[in-house]
Amino acid sequence: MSRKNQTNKLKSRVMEVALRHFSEVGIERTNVSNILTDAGCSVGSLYHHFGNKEGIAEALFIDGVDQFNSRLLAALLPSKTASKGIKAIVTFCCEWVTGQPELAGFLLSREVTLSDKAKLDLRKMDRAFGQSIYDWFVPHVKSGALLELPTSMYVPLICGSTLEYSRFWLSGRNNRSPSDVASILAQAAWQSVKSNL
Amino acid sequence: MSRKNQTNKLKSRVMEVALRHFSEVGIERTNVSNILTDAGCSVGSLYHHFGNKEGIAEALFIDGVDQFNSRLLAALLPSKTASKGIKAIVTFCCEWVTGQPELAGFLLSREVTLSDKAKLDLRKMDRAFGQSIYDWFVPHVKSGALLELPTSMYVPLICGSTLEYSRFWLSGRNNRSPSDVASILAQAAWQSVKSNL
DNA sequence: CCAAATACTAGAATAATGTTCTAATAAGTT
DNA sequence: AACTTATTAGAACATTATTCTAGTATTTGG
Repeated sequence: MSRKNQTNKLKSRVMEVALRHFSEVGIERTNVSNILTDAGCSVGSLYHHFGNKEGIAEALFIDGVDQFNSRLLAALLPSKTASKGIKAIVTFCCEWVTGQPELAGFLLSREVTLSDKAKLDLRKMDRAFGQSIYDWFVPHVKSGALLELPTSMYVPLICGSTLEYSRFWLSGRNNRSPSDVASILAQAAWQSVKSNL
Repeated sequence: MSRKNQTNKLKSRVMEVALRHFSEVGIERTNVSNILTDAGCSVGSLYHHFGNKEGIAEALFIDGVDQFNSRLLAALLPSKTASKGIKAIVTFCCEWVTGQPELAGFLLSREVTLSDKAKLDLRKMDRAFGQSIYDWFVPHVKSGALLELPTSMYVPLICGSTLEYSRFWLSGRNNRSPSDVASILAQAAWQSVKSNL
């Protein structure tokens, strides 16, 4: 096997193991040595590839956001009406959280403190993503189907309830998954941003 | 001054200093020694009073939740109509977050990992609080003014958008405070839980 | 194909820092 | 006043993330 493949396998093994630990006990309380033994990785390799413990979390975070963003777009963009689009967003979020609770919990926990470099990378990703989203929204706002609001409010209004419910479910205090209540959340989101003309 | 007063002053000085540090760099990255020097406290005293670093965070968290709960009730209970009540909740949240961003950010960050004892204390508080809230809601659901939903969904639907917007504002990526957009958030929350009969 | 540079692995040594421990002091109590 | 308890103090300790030095494999450029 080539060096590059070996390396990639090691890195993804480390990330996989780390995610499991992070989502169980949080970043602070997982020790590097456990990751090392579970992933069969040496101290030197880990610090060579990730810099430090936060570096692993950072990589996981960026990967997760990237995956989430692209899948969300795939769910949203085909929607032709405002109502269908909003509901597609909410439904997608519910299924994504329900389908990969570990990763979702990790992203929603906001435990990660990003380095400046990672912040830049993320900002770049977010800009591209935001632009695609924006392009989908504009016509529906112009047509009067959606309320005209400060740009920064669409995400909280559409996704806030779903994310809050997801956090609640992920914390284990409830056994009805986001998928189970997706239609309620989707309907509520739609009610809150649809125009009432 | 009495011993008891001295002690209370020390404890609240520690908590005040700790909150400042926690909200600046997070719990993990604030070192105990900084808290000690800034609060003028010895190692022994700190560990005597709080057990460990998480103990400080725990105390802050419980105090914060307690304060939030009681003030929210004071804002909600006088409201006579469903619409006014829902909007009172949202408006209160906005003002509370805007008025004490440090504490709000700390509570919303969910960084704190609670001990079993603290979990019990919180659960007890939450039950009493939840009961009061429940008593306010029931008549409005029965009268048909509010949607009938799974109990665990009211909080996410009513507060989710506001909390999500608050996190966004607290992260510094926006200068319009929750108070500034409270009326939009309140209206949206109302739309999402009002009955459409 | 050889040489030089680069990427990667390894684990012992180090440094940073949260926490424990023992002793001393002050306050409250009988 | 004697005794008990709560609190303070900071040196010693233990844990654990990270650095460092050295060695090995792979790629690249002449």
